[in-house]
Amino acid sequence: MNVTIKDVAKAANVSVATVSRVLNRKNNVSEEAVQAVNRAVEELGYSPNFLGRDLRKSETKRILAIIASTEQTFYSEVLRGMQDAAYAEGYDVLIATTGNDPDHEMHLLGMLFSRAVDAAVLLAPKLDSKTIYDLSKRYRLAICLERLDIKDILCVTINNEQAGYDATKYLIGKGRKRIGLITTTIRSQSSVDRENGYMRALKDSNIEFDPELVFYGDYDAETGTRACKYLLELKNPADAIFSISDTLSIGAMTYAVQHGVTVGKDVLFFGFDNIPYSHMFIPKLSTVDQPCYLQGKTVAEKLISNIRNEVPDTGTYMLPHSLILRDSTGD
Amino acid sequence: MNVTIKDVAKAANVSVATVSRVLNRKNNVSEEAVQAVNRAVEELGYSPNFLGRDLRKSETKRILAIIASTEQTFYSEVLRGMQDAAYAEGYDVLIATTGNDPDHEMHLLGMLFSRAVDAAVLLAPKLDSKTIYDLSKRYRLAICLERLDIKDILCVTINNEQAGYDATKYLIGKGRKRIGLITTTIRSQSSVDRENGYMRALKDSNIEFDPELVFYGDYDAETGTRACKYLLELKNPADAIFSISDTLSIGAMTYAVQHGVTVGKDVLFFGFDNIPYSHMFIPKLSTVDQPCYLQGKTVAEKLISNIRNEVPDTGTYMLPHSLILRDSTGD
DNA sequence: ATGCCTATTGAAAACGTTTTTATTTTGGTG
DNA sequence: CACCAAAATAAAAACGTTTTCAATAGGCAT
Repeated sequence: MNVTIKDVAKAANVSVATVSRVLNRKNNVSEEAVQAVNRAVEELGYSPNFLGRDLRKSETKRILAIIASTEQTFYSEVLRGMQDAAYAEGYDVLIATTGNDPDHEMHLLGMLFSRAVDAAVLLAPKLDSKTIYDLSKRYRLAICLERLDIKDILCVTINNEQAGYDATKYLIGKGRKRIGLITTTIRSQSSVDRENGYMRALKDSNIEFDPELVFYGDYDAETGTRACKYLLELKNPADAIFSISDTLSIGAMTYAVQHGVTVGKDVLFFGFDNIPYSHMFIPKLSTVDQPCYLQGKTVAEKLISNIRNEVPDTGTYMLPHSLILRDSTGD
Repeated sequence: MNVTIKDVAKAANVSVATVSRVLNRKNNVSEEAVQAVNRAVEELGYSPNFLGRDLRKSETKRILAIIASTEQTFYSEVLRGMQDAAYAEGYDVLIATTGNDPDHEMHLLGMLFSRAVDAAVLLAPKLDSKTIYDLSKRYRLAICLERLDIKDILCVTINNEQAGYDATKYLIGKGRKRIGLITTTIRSQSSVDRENGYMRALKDSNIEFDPELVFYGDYDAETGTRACKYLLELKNPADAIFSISDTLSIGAMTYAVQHGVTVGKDVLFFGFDNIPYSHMFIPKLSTVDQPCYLQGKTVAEKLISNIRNEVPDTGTYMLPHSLILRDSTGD
C-alpha cells in the first residue's frame, strides 16, 4: 500500500542497502546509483518511514519540553532558545503540557521510557524530587527555570532566592516597611526560593516578618487583584507589594489604579519575569528579568551533549538575573 | 544493555508473545501467566520500547499541533481543547512551532510523512494552499483557527469575515465614520477575512473606504502603539480603531491613554480574540470572542475519527463568535 | 597472467515489538 | 478412556529501516 524502501530499490534496480546509503549520503556509493535512486524516490514520492529508522538506530533526534501550559507567555522565549540550539544539532523540539498534573507529567515522561524521544526537559516539574532524580539516572532528563532540592541532575535556572532578595531589598531601600507578598498555592521550587529571598531581605533589614502580609492564590491576574484588595485593606496595610509573577502584579495594580491609589508613590509594586505586558501596562511595572532565551539555549545544548557523552553533565547552572526599574517603583 | 520484552519473557518463563499479550491486556491468557509476567516486569523495571511497537502497529497515537509560536497566549485554550479531546481517545498532543517560517513548517510536517505522528493540525499555516491541500490527500491533516482558500480539507474555525463585519458595524452604529484598521503585514487567511469584513461593513453603510486608515505592521503591542499614533495624527484622524488582534488594540490604547485621549469617548477601540489581558487592561477592551477551547476540541475529535475512518471528513466547520462590549467602546 | 587491494554492491541480520500461525494443554463429553 | 473443542501458549513472521558482513568487480603492481 505505502511505498517503502523496497519499492524504491526495485524501481532503481539496486538493493535496499544501496538505497539506504544514498538516502543517508554515505560516500561509498557510485554516482550512477545515486542518480538511479534519486530518480526512483522522486517518481514514487517516497519518504522514509522513521519508525523503522528510529528503531534500528535507537534514536529519534527529538527532545521533549514539558511545560505546565502554553498560557504563561514567558515560556515562549525559553522554548525558542531550546529550538534554536536543538535545531542546530539536528534535533527537533516537541512541546507537551501537563496542566500541573503530576500524573500527566509522568505520562508524558513515558515518551522518554518508551524511546519516543531521546531526552526531555522539565520546565515546571510537579513530580517529587526523588522520582525525578531517579529517572534522571536512567534517562537523559534536565530541569530548566526551576531546580530540585536534590542536586546532581542537569539544571539550568537563575538564582531565584537571590532575585527575591534583590527585589525586596530594593523596596526596602525605598523606605518601605510593610511589604506584601503575593504568591501561589501551587508550590514550585522557584516560588519557594523567591519567598525565601523575600524573607531573608526582611530579616537582613531587621523588619519583622508578618504572615498577614502574605497572600496565596492562583497564577492569574484576578488573584493579583484580590490580593491587592486584601493587602491594602489590612488594619496595617502594605506600602509595597512584591509578586512572584508579573501577571499577579498587573492584576494587583489594576485594583490599585481603580481605587485611587497612586502606584509608584502610595504603594510600590515589584513583579517577576519581565513579560511583554509588564511594560505595556500603565503604569509600567518594575520587575525581575531572567534570561529566558539563554536558559533555553543552554539547557538544550547541554542536554544534547549529554545524549552523546557516556558520562552526563549533572551540574546546576545559575544564569544572571537583573532588576528592571519602571513606574511602579517610582523610577 | 537495555531490558527488552525478551528479557521479561525469559524471567517469567514464558514466550515473548505471552508477555506482549499480558502487556496489552488481551483476554486469552491465564491468570498464572499474568502474575508471572507482571512480577518480571516489576523486577526488571521494564517499560516497552514504543519504537518497536509503533513500527509493528504502524501507528503512534500521537498528533502534532503546529503553531507559529507559544507567544500568542490565545493558542493556549485551543491546545487545551485538543489535548482533552485527544487524551480521551488515547492520543497525545505534541506541539511544535514554526516561527512563521514555511520551510520550518514543511520540516515539521515531515513528522507526518515519516510516520512519527499519526496526524497533524495546522493552526497558523504559512505554506501555500495548494501544497497543504495536496498533502491533505495523502495524510491526515487539518486546519484550525484558519481556513484555506481551497475547500475540501478538514477545517475548524470561525467566520472571520463576518466577525470583522460585526465589529466594524458596531463601531459604525456608535456613529463613527473614520474607522481605522490595524492589521499585520504577515498575511494569514483570518487577517484577510477580518479585513474583508471591515470593508464590507463600510460599504454596507455607504462609508467610502480610505486606504490611509489602514496600518500594516507586526503582531506586537508596540506596533499597535505606533499605529495609533499614526491614525490619530492624520489630517483627518480616526474616531474609532478596529484591530485584528487584542494585542494590537492594547498597544494602541496605551498610546491613547498616555496622550490624553479619552478611550471609549474620543476614540473607540475594538479588538479581536478576547485574550485575558483584554479585560485586565484599563480601560477594558471591547473585542470579538471566538470559542477557542471548542475549536480545539472539535478539530481533534474530527481528526482522530478521520484517522480511523477510511473516507475522511473534509468539511469546514465555522463555530459561532460573539462581541464582548466593554469600556473601549463606551459600554 | 597472477595476486592483492579498494570501491561498490547485495544478502542478511538486527532493532523490539505485535500478530499470525501452529502447537500444546486443558477440560468436558460420550 | 478416547475424542474433540476450546483455551493457552510458543514459534515465527512481519513492520521498515540501518548496518554488518561477505562477495564481486576493477585497477594496479609484480
